[in-house]
Amino acid sequence: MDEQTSQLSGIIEDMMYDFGTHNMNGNCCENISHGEFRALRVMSRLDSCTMQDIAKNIAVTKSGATRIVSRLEEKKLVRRVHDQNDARVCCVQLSKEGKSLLSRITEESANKMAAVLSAMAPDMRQILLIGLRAFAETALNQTASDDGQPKSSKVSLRITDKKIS
Amino acid sequence: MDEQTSQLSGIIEDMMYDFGTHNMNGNCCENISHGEFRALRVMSRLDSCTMQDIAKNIAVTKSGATRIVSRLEEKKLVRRVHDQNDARVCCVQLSKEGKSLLSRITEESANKMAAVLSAMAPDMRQILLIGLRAFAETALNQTASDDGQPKSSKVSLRITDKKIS
DNA sequence: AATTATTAGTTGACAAAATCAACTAATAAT
DNA sequence: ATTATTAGTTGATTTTGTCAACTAATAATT
Repeated sequence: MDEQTSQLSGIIEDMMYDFGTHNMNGNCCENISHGEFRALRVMSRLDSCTMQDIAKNIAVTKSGATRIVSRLEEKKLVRRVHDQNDARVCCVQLSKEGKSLLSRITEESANKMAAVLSAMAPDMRQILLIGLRAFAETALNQTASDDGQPKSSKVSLRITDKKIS
Repeated sequence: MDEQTSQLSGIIEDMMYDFGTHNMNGNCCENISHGEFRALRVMSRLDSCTMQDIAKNIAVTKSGATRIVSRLEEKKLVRRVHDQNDARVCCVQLSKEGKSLLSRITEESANKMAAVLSAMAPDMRQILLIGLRAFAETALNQTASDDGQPKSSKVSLRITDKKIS
């Protein structure tokens, strides 16, 4: 890895730490647990989201996912919808309340980021935009050519209660 | 927020989701819990890290932090060191094993990112680097001018067991 | 200097969240 | 048709985190 690349990695990593929701500087209140929050975030990024998707993405067992979704459903933040094609699978969708809760929670870091961006010189912002678009596009091509994997995760891991291979 | 800025926000958010460790596509195994992982990450980013730092940054109570650190210490991943100046405070440091565990866990997404970067044209990478440096610098100035706040979090929140004001 | 208040961290008792193993129901394979 | 697999759920249990009360150290007040 050359110097340029490693500098870039470093900056990006810092940026993720400072603006990401991961470490949540105190957010995540409003009556949801950390696991529930992570599950909501997964749903907001997947067009269609099954129990297993949640389990995989937040690294809990599928029974864990069931329980998280049950709690979120009780709080009216999501709803279970049965899949048309396969009656076993259960699509979980954010409700209106769920969406607005999520945006309330992520609001602060989104604002912080917007503030930084608008403090930059427009030309520099344009440069950043060009660079990031190129990055995003390269990333997209790369995962696409990584053999038709669904979208992520070639990693085998404990998703299921009964270890998946 | 103008169009340019909102596009940038969108791209950055996607990037954080795809390359961040937050949602950990199945990582976080090797015998540590998700909370423990988050605590390790905080330590790796703070030069000096107290119990309260951990509590604040991962949004748990300070007793929660105590317990997480105790578990990590039993696993030999961190050690408690008493502060020289103030005997009450307890600095927590990553051990060698802790560092290597953490890098094992974050390895995959770091590699993924490095792969994308090296697949980009060098010129474009340079453009990205310039843009990101400008972004990082602006962010730094902004938080610096935000009044001499320690580094983050003006937000009041439940850090302590006995609600902090 | 002595007393009082505050702060950092810990602990016991308990609550919340996640796991494991066993289960149901639906689909796929033989 | 029968058997195997898959998606999700549930009961019993373990793990993780909270709350309130505590100790010990520092800071503030008189």
